[in-house]
Amino acid sequence: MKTQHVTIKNIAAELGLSVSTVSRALKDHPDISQTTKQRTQALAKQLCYTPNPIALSLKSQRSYLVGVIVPEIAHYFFSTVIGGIESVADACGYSLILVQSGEQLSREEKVLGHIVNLRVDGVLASVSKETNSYGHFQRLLDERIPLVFFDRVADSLDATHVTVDDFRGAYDATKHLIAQGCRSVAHFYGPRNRSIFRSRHDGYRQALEDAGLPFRPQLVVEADTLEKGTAQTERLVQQRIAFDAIFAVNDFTAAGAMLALRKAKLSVPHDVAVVGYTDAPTAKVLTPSLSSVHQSGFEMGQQAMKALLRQIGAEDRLPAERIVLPAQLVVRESSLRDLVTIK
Amino acid sequence: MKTQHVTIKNIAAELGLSVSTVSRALKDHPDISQTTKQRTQALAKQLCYTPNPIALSLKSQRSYLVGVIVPEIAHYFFSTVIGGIESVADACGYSLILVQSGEQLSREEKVLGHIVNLRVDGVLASVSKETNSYGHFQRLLDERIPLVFFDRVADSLDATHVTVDDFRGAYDATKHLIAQGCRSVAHFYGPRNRSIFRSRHDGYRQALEDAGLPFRPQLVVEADTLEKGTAQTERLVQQRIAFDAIFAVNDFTAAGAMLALRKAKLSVPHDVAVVGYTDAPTAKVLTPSLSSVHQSGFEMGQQAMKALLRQIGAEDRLPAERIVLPAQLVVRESSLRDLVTIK
DNA sequence: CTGTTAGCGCTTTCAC
DNA sequence: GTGAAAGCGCTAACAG
Repeated sequence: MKTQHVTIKNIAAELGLSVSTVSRALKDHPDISQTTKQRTQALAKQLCYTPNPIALSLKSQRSYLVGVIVPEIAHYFFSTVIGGIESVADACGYSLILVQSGEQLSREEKVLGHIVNLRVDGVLASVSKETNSYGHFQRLLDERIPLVFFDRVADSLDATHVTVDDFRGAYDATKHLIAQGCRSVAHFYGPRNRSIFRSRHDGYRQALEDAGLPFRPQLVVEADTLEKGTAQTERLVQQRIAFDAIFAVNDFTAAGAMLALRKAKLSVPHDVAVVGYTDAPTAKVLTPSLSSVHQSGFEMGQQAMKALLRQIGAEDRLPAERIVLPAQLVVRESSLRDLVTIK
Repeated sequence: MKTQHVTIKNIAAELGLSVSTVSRALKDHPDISQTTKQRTQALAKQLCYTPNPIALSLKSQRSYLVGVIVPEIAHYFFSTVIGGIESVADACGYSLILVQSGEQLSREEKVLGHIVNLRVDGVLASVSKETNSYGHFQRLLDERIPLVFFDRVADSLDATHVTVDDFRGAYDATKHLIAQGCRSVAHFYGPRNRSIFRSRHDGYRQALEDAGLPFRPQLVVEADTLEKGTAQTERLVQQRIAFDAIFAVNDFTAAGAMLALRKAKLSVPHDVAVVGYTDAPTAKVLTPSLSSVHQSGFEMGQQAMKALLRQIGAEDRLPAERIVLPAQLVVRESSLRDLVTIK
């Protein structure tokens, strides 16, 4: 089915004017007489005329489209970031083309190529867990296509990054667990090729060090999903590796760990205190409710889109920015041993 | 910053050919000589030429863009639907323009106008809770812009709808609760102006009737968020309205109810059995784990996009379709009183 | 004050 | 087998 939209030409014909006169009348050009303007604008409104953005794009060499690439939309954090991006895009006349990499490098390369071919004015990207080569992103830099990374950034690239202060978030979480009396804090981490996960690991380690606690490699395990959180916790328990706290890279990993702890008849927070990361809505409804490091996805999205607009608007290539947002530990039942203070 | 893409003109100049010859050579037109084709295609590949979709759109009067409007991206169910939409869109050369209504009619009208102005080839929509007038959607129908609703449909419009069998899902959930021995099943429902919520209500009521149980209006309460789930449960308890089960319109409402039940020292499922709707990942990690009616968002997205493509491809307006996907009750601990069977 | 013309990138008759 | 020209919708330099 093809839809017939009203064009400037229709209006010109109707009014016995030339298209250029109509074009100018519609944008209040000073040359045009009041009467012509009024007649034109009235008819345009009556016919519900809206300029064809495709024609505009061809002319202006700008699509007013930005490509957004995320690992998975169905992650609470990413969807809040998209909300933030949309809020400023919308306010500035931009629309979002959304694609997912599905955490796969091959798909990431493919969809990135796709949105570039679409002639988006810029790209906002959060990298897949798997990604370890950056040629596909470097190409955008080479072609001077504005590019901003958020959350999962491409560490090695000279591009603008927006992240939360992962080191600090992890540091605070670990310090809090130690303050609750925990002496053997385990860390469940994500792929090391993502700097956000490395930063969280570093923050964890620094907090141990500052507290004079030993770093025990066997307490640092790879687990970044619900299932892995469960499996690794079961393994630690079975292997009788002593631990009295878990700091997990995300909330679902923490939730998975809590499932295993319950099965093993270990009480949270008394036997094992748990802190997650992200502060998804799920954190509030777990039993016990889950302490977590809150990240404002919405603000991250806004900052990323604003940074992108700066680049789009600039004449020349701007120096890369590093925007770091604060992380905020939210303490709930899962890590609070002094239960008296819980409402 | 403006990016310079390679055009057909660049290639023509380089090769000393006309643009029309290059155009034909690139698409293997039979008129063109083998040598010309090879030279052209080789250079195109070398220069990483890709046709400008904006020029193509202007010419073909097709944008290969579809607008997707959802109430909130940050809802697990909607994000899985988007995944399904993307999978078929991608396979068919379409890209998604994503917008959110934020559950507000005014914003829905605005963003819908926006994507229509963008000249999308079609629109996929899930309506806000607030929406009670449909003029903005009717306009698309009038202008013969392909339109498919999913999940939250516009009941009164003669448009294609994709839904899950909400009546059946609710019926099965309620029947299951009754089979577990519950005699006073409460229902927490969403806005009645959405047919999906009405269908769930009707399924609930039918199951009561079929079991010979009375319908008690005071057990049917409006609650469709975590907070309302908590508040309404507290109210029922305080007002000493007896109930031994809750069937909630979504998982977070169920989770909110469970929070209140725990505070009131009521055990789930023994004092009150609970079933949710959607089967979000959160259902699995609650304590007790939450029984829920599973809906396949991914498949819904695929079906909706396929239906839209049928409309886009059709010469004339197609009759409205009503596509209904099955709902599947997933029983977990929150509603299973015979705990022996739980692993 | 308004019209003519050219051009954004591409396809597609129509000529030669 | 290849090129010239027109046109998709719109803007803007250039004429009157």
